[in-house]
Amino acid sequence: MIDLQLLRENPEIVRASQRARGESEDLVDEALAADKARREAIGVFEKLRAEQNAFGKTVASAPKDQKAALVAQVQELAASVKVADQAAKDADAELTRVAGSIQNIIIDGVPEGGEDDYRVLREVGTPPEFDFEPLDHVDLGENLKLFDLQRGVKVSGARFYYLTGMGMRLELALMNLALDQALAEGFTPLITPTLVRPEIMAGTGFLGAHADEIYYLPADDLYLTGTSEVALAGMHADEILDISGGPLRYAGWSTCYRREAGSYGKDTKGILRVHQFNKLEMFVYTDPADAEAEHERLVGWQEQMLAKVELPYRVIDTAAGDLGSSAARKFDCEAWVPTQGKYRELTSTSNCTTYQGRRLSTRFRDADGRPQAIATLNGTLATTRWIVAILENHQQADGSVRVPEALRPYLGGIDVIEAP
RNA sequence: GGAGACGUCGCAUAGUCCGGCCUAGUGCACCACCCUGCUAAGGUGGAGGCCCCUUUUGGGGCCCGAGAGUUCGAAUCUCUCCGUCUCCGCCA
Repeated sequence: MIDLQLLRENPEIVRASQRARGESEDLVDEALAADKARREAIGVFEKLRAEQNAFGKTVASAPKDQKAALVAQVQELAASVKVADQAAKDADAELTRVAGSIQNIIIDGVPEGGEDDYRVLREVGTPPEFDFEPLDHVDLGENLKLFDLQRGVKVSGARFYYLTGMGMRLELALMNLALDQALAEGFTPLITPTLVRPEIMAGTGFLGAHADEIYYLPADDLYLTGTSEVALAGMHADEILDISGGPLRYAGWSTCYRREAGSYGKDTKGILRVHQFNKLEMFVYTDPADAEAEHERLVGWQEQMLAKVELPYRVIDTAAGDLGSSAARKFDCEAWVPTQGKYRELTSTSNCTTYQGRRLSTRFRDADGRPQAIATLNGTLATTRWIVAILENHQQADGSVRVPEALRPYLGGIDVIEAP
């Protein structure tokens, strides 16, 4: 939910944001009208209610024999209160619907446009040059018995897989490397629920345009989360947090489930795009004034991880049209994938400013002690997908894969992955 | 899965049977001030959240788990949902 005060006072800022995203500007005028209508409806209701309350006291203190007459007199008032109450509720629901469909206000400097209009902030490292024909991650993984794709399909269908042997250990090693880094930075580690209630899923902004991306269990009215961000954001719903001692930083580990609807034919091979994977996610609650600085810190931690696994990558500032509805700005770190000859997303970090805080009613007390919507940010620290880039970039002529030094302690000191 | 109990202003509780002096009382904790020669006791006052009107001051509405209903009027009665607890059963 955007800030309604901003909408009233500076609607042109909201319009500009919608325009940059390629979203409807008319929504802004609809929201303004709905806001006005709501306030008028509330005024009418409250005036009537005040009358009724006053009358109620008269009835209560009146002599018994006069009560019947008084009651008869106020019937009509009671009826109009009821009507006004309903009108106010309807107007409020309409405002929530319209204003709720306006996406977060983008931050100045975010490139306008769609998926291909990102800005490259920096490229780090050099793509490897091979004096042999490099294999793709599917061949490498199957040769080295790191995953079993056929049986994944047999048991669960397309885009499912077994991680086997060193593949399974590589994933745990990545997660633990990431976790140890997060712990060193003071994050609180968490394992989060992966099934959540509808209001939590809606509060995080995932039930909008991309609702068909989400697994839903009708028998229990629960959603399977595509990222621990959902449970981490919902964790403090309806709370006023004490961040006087600094931001609350969580590192949440969970399995993630995504339907990948509409991606038929895209990345069908291997484990690049799958229905189920693991992820260690950073999630921060902070003062909105500190959100942009925190966002830079999150990218910094992601880049540290990429450096530890020795991958060449670039950082992009995602264009407005490619942002989720909650994000005001998003940086992606994309690692080089040799056999594709391009960079592919390994991490993503979003600054959601106060958008989720307002939707989920998560607040903090400002310097004056008044509750204000808190800012939230999230960012990937490690996922299953990293295995793809690690295998391809560190493969050797004999078909083995060199293990980056930082990962070796998590793999019992092994420095090369070879066929078992 | 079966049976039952419960959900009140930070915490703990009263109020719910018999709807209206409940604009929810009390204790503890909290804040300010007073008194007090002192990490104590006592006194006075204050204090939450959401929203509407208002330049300030201030005025008003809503919040007793959530929602709906009955009623002139609901913390109190009815229904649905959510949650917690106890006992029984079943199960890794």
